[in-house]
Amino acid sequence: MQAISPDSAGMPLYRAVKRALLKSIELGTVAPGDALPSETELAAEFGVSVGTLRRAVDDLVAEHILVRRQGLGTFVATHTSDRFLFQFFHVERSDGLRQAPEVELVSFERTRLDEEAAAALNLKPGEPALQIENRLRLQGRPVVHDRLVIPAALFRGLTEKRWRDRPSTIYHLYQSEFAITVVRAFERLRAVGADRAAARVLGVAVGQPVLQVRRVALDLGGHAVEWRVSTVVTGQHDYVNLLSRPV
Amino acid sequence: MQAISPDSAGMPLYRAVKRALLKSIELGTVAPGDALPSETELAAEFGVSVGTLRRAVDDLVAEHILVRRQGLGTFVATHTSDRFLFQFFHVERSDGLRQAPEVELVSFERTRLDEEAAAALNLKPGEPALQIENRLRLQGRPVVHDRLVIPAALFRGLTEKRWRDRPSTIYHLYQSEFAITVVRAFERLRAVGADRAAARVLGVAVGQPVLQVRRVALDLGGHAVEWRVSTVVTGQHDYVNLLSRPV
DNA sequence: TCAAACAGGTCATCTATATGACTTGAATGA
DNA sequence: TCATTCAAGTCATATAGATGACCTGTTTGA
Repeated sequence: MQAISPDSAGMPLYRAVKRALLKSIELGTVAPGDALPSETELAAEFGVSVGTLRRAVDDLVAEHILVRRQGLGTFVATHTSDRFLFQFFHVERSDGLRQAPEVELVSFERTRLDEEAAAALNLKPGEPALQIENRLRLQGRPVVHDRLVIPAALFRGLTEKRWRDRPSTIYHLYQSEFAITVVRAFERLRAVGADRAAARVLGVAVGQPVLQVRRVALDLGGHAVEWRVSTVVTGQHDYVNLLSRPV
Repeated sequence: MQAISPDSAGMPLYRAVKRALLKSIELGTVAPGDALPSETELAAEFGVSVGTLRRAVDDLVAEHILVRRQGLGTFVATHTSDRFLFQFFHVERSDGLRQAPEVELVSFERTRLDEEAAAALNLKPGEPALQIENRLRLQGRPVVHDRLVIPAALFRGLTEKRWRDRPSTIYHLYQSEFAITVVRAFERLRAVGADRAAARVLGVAVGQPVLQVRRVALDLGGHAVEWRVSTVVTGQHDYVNLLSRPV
């Protein structure tokens, strides 16, 4: 476990502990799925009281980075559960039916970052990247077209086969195979007319109003690791959003 | 202050305390802007320790229902600050510039609930309601058209003049004049072609892709108090959304 | 063999207390 | 008069410890 960093002067102790925990997860000292040492042990390790440790852990649990299981322990969260899926997937049928999408790979190719993707990822245009297109079906109907751009440097050894053969979600693949845990994302939504590519993949007319979602996904350290442009057909489906803090 | 309700068996103490606090706010025992009694006093009043009281208050602060000011006290939140505005207003310029909109009233009329609004508000179609249309400008440019529907029963005595003369935001008016505090909202977004009304108000062509946001706003008790359909021109602006728990 | 009881470890909640930081308003002194 | 100091009240953070709920693996006993 990472020791409390010395440059935490003036910072509340629990924040320093939180940062140390985060660092340990980032560095892989504790891997996703692993249990942390017990609260008592951890508190002793950091030299703080259990209450202070809990305060730090509480924060990380609220951020979905740790998961508590009473009687069992505290674990580093994995991107397997539905809970995580729906943290990053906001499309559901207009009547409120929420289901996991069926994902089909449309294309997988090595490319270089264009201006837009580079800006989003804080990299230089022209850097090697992977561009992946997916079609997502809901209730059998094609609803979403995703175009993902990820820097090749972060995903060394990723092949189309490994991509196809992932057992779970995309973000779970990032996490389990490349030690990249997506914990946050920033989205900008706009209505546009369907372009030719999206229209073809989604089976709608060119120019038909569709929802365009541009997302930057961030890892534990706050680094941008994925740029994604989603096109959503909102005839029978909506993008849903809850405005509030969780209760 | 509301006493802890007796039907809180099995519930953690801090949740019961939280409910009691919420009830007090709902009933107006403490009004928005008011300071709560000090933590020590409150704890004594509820017969719990300060730690437990703090746990309850922490939750309500996270939900933006209470606001702490160190050295001053804990206050019932009001809908005045920018913080609240941007909890419920997600449109900003594409380059990231975030500003408060200038609001112009387009129409204010008494009407009756149609099917859709009635369903959203959990009321019967035909109930008396107010329908209000606003145009919102950002950087001088008309960007959003809002159509609000609110049940007349909840807003007795609301006139066009009182509406126009509000000093602050709409939700602040609800709160200060009608004791209705909006704390949550649920939105469904889709891309549509601009209809005639929106096109006229926003100065775009009929059929141009625009973002439609349908919102149900909920008060402290979780009752739907407003139905709103917003039309957003996303040429130079985006609807922004952060996917994560707060840090 | 197998189900039930048990023990030990974990998190969940709660209490009690202490110290520090921040804000306000009153007292002080030039 | 006016700026400064100071004290009191508030939340913010931290500690130490207690009890209960929950999960798991082991032991027990029929």
